[in-house]
Amino acid sequence: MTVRLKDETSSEDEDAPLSSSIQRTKRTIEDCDYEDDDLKSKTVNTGIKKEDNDAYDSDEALSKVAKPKKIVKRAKKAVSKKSSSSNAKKSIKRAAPRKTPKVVREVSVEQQNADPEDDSKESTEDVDEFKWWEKENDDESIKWTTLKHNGVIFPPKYDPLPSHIRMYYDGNPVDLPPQAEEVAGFFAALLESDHAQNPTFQKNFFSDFLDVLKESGGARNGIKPKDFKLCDFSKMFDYFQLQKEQRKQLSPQEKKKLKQEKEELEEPYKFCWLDGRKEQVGNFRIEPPGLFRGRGAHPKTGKLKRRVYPEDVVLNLDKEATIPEAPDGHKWGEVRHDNTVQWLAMWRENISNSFKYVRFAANSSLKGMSDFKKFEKARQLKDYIDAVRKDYNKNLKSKVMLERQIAVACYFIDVFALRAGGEKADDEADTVGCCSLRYEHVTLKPPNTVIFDFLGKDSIRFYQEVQVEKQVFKNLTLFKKAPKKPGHQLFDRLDPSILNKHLQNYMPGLTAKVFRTYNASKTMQDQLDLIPNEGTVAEKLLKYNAANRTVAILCNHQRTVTKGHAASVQKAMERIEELEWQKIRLKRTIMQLDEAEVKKNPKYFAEVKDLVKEQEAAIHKRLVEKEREKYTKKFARENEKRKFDKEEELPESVLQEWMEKAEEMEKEYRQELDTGKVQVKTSDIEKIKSQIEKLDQRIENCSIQLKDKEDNSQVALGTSKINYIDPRLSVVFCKKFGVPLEKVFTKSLRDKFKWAVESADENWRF
DNA sequence: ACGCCGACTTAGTAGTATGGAG
DNA sequence: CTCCATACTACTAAGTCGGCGT
Repeated sequence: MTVRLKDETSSEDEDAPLSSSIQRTKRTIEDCDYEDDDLKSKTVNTGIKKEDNDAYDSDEALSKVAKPKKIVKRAKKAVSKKSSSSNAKKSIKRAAPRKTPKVVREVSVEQQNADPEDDSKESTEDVDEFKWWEKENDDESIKWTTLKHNGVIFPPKYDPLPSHIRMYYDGNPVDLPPQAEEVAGFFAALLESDHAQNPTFQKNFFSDFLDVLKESGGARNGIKPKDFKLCDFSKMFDYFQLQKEQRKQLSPQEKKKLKQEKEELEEPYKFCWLDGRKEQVGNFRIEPPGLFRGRGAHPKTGKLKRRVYPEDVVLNLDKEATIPEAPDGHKWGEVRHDNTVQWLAMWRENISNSFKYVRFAANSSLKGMSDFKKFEKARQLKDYIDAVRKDYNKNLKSKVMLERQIAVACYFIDVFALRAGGEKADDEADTVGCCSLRYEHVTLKPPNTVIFDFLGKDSIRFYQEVQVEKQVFKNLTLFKKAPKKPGHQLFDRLDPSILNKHLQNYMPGLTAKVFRTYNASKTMQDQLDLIPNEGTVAEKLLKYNAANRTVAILCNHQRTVTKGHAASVQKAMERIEELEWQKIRLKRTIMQLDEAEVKKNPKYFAEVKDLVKEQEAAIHKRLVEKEREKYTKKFARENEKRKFDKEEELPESVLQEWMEKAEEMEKEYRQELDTGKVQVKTSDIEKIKSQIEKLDQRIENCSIQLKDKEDNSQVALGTSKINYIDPRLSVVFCKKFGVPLEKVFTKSLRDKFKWAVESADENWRF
């Protein structure tokens, strides 16, 4: 279980009861308000056209000369490329019928399986590897001409528990039919996680569990669970733990064998053939059933995510491709031949009724191409960003409400890297982005401080206290003016589609999310430019990570603090303290050996006085304690081993003997503390001095590491590295600074970014 | 004109592999 | 060599955005 330091659920106690209740019941309140409030017609969705009779328009600043859609036109570079490709797309769609009723299954899957088996390991290498980034690509809508694959892997059937493992209801074992037992097991497995404590999760799980129980004929011993609180899943939980334990206990050979078997089973599904080239498939495993783990306060969290059968799955491949055989007696839901999409299979999921896709892996050419395009588009923004900024600064004073809102929204997105923020439904977690910000998410503190406090994507809290332009502050005051109150939209005229349409006027394809990519990569470039080309690889790496961290903070990429974090920081601090102590001890030794040294360089010895007796005593105690612990553990471990080997165990006296060593150490320290004199081990002062130097170095290293650890504890660097920072920046950095690329990119990232590794030269800039 | 939905990117976390300190 | 913490991968939820149908 983990603890998030920045409490994003923003505990009830610090919120006024009013605002928190509004937060939770947002929709209802909104709906009611608008019912009888004359705000309704104006603020809700229909925004744009209602402009002229809006209460806000009568505000001093805004005349009624509203010209809704007249958005500044600029950079009409909207080339015709788009239209040609969209035509192509249409014709293709027509050519490729959406519904291809259950095509007759042809045989020989082996035909396709044949070659991957032998050459899979090295096939990604040299010879005629496809370097798409060196080719011209004209049509964006057609993703492939041929596509062959072997389908997907389904999770194993449910294996019922041994009959003595049961869930208990009100103290009695319940004899569940397998279908219901499986669902109970899903919950039991999570018993020690946060989910199991979450009332929504409990409620949703229990209601779905009862449904399944009913469908499957009820408990076979007649017990009818009615109250969640009387259910006891602990026996099931214990059993799962035991199984885990047993799996861990397997011998290395057995583990290896199991792994190999799995590998062999999965091999055919790992690759597919796109235009004749072998490419990796990403998620070829169909998601197993389980309890939906929605994030934040998701109303549906805990609901049963049902099992997916071949009948639910739609395959996508070319017309000539052999259709993979569906598992034992099953049939595919549908086989499609749609080359305008890049998915291999899909199914509909039962929680929010949306699609899940089986797609190419991150290192595939298609993914690589769109990644490349994404970064090129962001780079293109360089040429337009001045115009965009100039414009939104100007429009902060526009006479048209919509334009002002657009201006402020653009400012937020550009400066604070907010997401677009689309509307969400009642049955999703209440999270917001720029356009969906509400009254209560923005607090204004004159003269120009703004406090953002809201839950963004994944219910990650966005909290920032910032200074904004005077005019932005003025506008926000206006946007929050009565009769607006908590629950109401801050930008009542705006939604992402309006905003994005506005942005496209500056640059084709420009949308809100491009700003995040642009600003992230731009920030990275700027930060990297500041790093001097000096020092060790480790030092440069540290600076690279610091730059990466700046970007992650900009994008508000957080992670939960790991459970051991506080302890590990504590440990690291103690370690440093001990090193300091050792150093001081050495300095004392010198002082004892030769008083003249002190006179020569009193500064060098000054720190000796910094160590107060209590502190020293504490360190001594810790060290002795550690020593004892070490021996106790060693003793226990040794005996464990001997027992296993059927050898004679060590007698208690051995432990006593060891303990005496610790005892001695303690005595020595005590004496040292009393007399202030150190037992001299060597009289070579030069040698001691070099030892001190080494200690200094270690202390320095440890301190840097500690700082890094603390700075990183709540920040996730990965997300920005994977999605926002143009990989060519990292490649160039490594080339220029002589840092091995694998220090910066893991194997999978090097694969994913192969296009960048091979195409960026030393002078490349974002 | 607009809301819905299909398809794609972006996101944090759980669980496993790995490698460095003791 | 073992153990523990960290690094990395796999997983899947949660966004964005364009296009389609009404």
